[in-house]
Amino acid sequence: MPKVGMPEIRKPQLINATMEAIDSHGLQKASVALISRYAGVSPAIINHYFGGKDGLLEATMRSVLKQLSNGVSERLAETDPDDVVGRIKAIVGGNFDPRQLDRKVVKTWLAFWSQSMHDNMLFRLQRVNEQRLLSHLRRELKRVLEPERAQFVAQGIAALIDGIWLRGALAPEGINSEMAQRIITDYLERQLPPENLNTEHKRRTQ
Amino acid sequence: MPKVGMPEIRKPQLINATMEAIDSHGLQKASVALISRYAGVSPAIINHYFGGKDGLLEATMRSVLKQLSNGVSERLAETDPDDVVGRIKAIVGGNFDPRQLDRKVVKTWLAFWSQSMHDNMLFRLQRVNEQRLLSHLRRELKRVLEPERAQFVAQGIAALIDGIWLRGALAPEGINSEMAQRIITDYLERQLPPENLNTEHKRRTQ
Amino acid sequence: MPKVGMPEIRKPQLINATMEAIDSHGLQKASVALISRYAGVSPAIINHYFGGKDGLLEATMRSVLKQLSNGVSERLAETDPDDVVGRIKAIVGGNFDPRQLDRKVVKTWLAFWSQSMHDNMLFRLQRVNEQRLLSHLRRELKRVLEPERAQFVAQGIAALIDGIWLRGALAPEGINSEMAQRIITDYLERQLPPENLNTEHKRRTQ
Amino acid sequence: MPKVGMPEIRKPQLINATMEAIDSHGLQKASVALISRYAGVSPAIINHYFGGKDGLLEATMRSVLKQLSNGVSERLAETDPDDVVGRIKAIVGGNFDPRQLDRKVVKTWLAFWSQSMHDNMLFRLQRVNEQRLLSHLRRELKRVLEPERAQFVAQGIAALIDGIWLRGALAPEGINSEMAQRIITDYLERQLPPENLNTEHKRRTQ
DNA sequence: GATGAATGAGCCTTCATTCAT
DNA sequence: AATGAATGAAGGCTCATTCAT
Repeated sequence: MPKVGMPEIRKPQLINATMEAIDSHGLQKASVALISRYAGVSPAIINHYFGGKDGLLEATMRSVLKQLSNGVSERLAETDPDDVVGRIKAIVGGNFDPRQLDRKVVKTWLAFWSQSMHDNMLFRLQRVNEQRLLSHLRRELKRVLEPERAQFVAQGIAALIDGIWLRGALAPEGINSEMAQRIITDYLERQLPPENLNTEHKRRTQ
Repeated sequence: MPKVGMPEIRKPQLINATMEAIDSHGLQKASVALISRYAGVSPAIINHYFGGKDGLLEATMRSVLKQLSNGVSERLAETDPDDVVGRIKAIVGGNFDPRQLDRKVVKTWLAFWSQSMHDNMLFRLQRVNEQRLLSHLRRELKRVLEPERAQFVAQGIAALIDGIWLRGALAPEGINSEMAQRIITDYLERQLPPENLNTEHKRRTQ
Repeated sequence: MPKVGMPEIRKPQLINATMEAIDSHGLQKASVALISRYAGVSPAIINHYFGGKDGLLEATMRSVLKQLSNGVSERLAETDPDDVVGRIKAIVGGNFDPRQLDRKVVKTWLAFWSQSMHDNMLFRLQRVNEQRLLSHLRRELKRVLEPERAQFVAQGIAALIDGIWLRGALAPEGINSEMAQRIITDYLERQLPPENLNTEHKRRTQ
Repeated sequence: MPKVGMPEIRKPQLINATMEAIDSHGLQKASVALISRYAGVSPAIINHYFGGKDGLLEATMRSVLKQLSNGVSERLAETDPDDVVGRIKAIVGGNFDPRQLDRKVVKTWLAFWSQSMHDNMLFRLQRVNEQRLLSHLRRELKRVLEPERAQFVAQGIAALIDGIWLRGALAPEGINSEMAQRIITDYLERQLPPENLNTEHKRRTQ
């Protein structure tokens, strides 16, 4: 283990402060002054560690997206490679892992999505994640559906995931993780051939 | 006597300029200077007609949401009150009317959605429209499904609509209206009892 | 009598609106928009009748100062030319005529005094009135005091008048006219030779 | 470590620049741009040190009033507690200390007085000082006059002080400190019982 | 490593004024 | 005579960033 320097302390601290600032004031008002106040440090330090505000925002977005995709990867790793339904549920579950649904993250995610329409760097990050979700879904679905149909259903699931996130970002009560997964699981089960639904998941709506 | 009837000319002109500015530069950079440049008028005129930037943004959001809900209302008015499937398709179709899917509107819609998390006025407008969509869907679905199930399916459809809009806002190719409606129709048909699917809409979704 | 045109109606109307605006918002915030709102007319009309804001302010100041000096002139005209004490009291009384002490006028007077330090036109108007007060006082006092002493006492009385006005402009209860005159009369009586105090004014403090 | 001790340099520097700007252009035209130009710094720095223009104006007014009341306090401290006449002269003298009568301060004082009619913060500051002057005078006068009479004379002296300041603000030659004190001392001596006028101050007023 | 000082650019708004009607 | 439309200039303020310490 190398000695941990300040960067390893300051960077997560500032990224977290950024999400808190976005959560409570919105991306537009999340000035370096505000963020640094949340972090309890001087504004100048943001330039020191991230080269500027853009660098901090990019790092924050990477962090949010990474956290999300990690949730998926971890669950996929724990799932039988041949259990198609299980793997799709893992993907969905990863996106609705309660640990990642706190308001701070959801709001930051939407703020960046909106922002990424006009910022190339953010756009690329967003695109990669979005496409990865689609490709993960498609890969699994292709094992039980025709390619065209797999693409179709993957789009449906991706839209459901993002739509529920989107609506949850606005709703005062946030995202209802359990309901989200029930909606998507229900969708999935109605799309798959009956022979793929025989294993442990028989409680359609719990 | 002064020039008369200018408000009816200037207001839509400025609202349109706002959407263009948001489309090409994003809400954050849509300053009154930029917007007025798009409209070909002086910045001060925004105050004259809207009392300030906030007034213009609110009017723009109202315009976007109104346009969307009008698309639904118009189609509902043309649909047989007893044709449940037809009415739901009308609701969905209204949300994906090609006239309303040009990039400008979609980007503005998302920008405002994101913004509304921290602006009470925008939040209220957003909430009203969002709830109206849900309530329209639920009302129709209740005629063929149990109440609880109707609510469940309504949430699914609403999430699909918003999710597709959201993903379309980011996608360079925009929203594919036909595909959007196919996905949602397909979802709907798999949720409804078979006896409600007998009319003219047979297997539009292949 | 000539036919009375609009100018004779509009000008006093706007001057009065100016004083109301200054009274309730201060000279700094008394924009043409605010003043015209008080007058119930369009802002453009100020240019029409006064050639601009400066013209209106100048006319307003003239009006205030004229009103004050008229109060003095009227009372002097009604006073025995040989009653020195009576004439000085007339001068003082003119400055504290209750009709001229309403908040609106007092505030406007002070606002203009302050402003006149940096506006040549206002400065000249102010100076003329101020010197006229001094010269009126001096003329009367010279009849009973040595010239140097007369000048000295005139300065004292003028300072008392302006000082009481000044303090009254700030005091929520405004100027106490009766108290003001008592203070100045008292001052005067202690300055004059005893043989001039024999007439009707024996109630020193009432 | 950043540069240290700048506030102690910048704050008086900016307050002084404010008075210079008011002196030469008037309060209305004393914009932050103008003030900062006088101070030789950037306009933004006013926010840095005073939180905004209002903060700077308030600090400037505090400075002016403090300076005035300090002049009184210092002189009172040097005066025999039992020498009533001496103490009142100290109060008057403090208000006409030549160091505090330069045009800059006098104009600023009047500008703020006028402004305080419509600014609560300034109003409160003004009121405190004004009442303190009155209360200082009353306290001393009560030792040689009946309470009612003391209040009466205190008002007279306060009016003389403020009236002379007011007239001096407009006069090109400024305030004549010596004449001011002569006028007020003369007033005082004519108000006090003869037995209080026996000490060292005999006929200073000619 | 970290900070407060300092700034130039830009933003929203207000304002006095001009003009066509 | 009177108005609303329209504007250029200016004002106060925020902000991301640089810099000396």
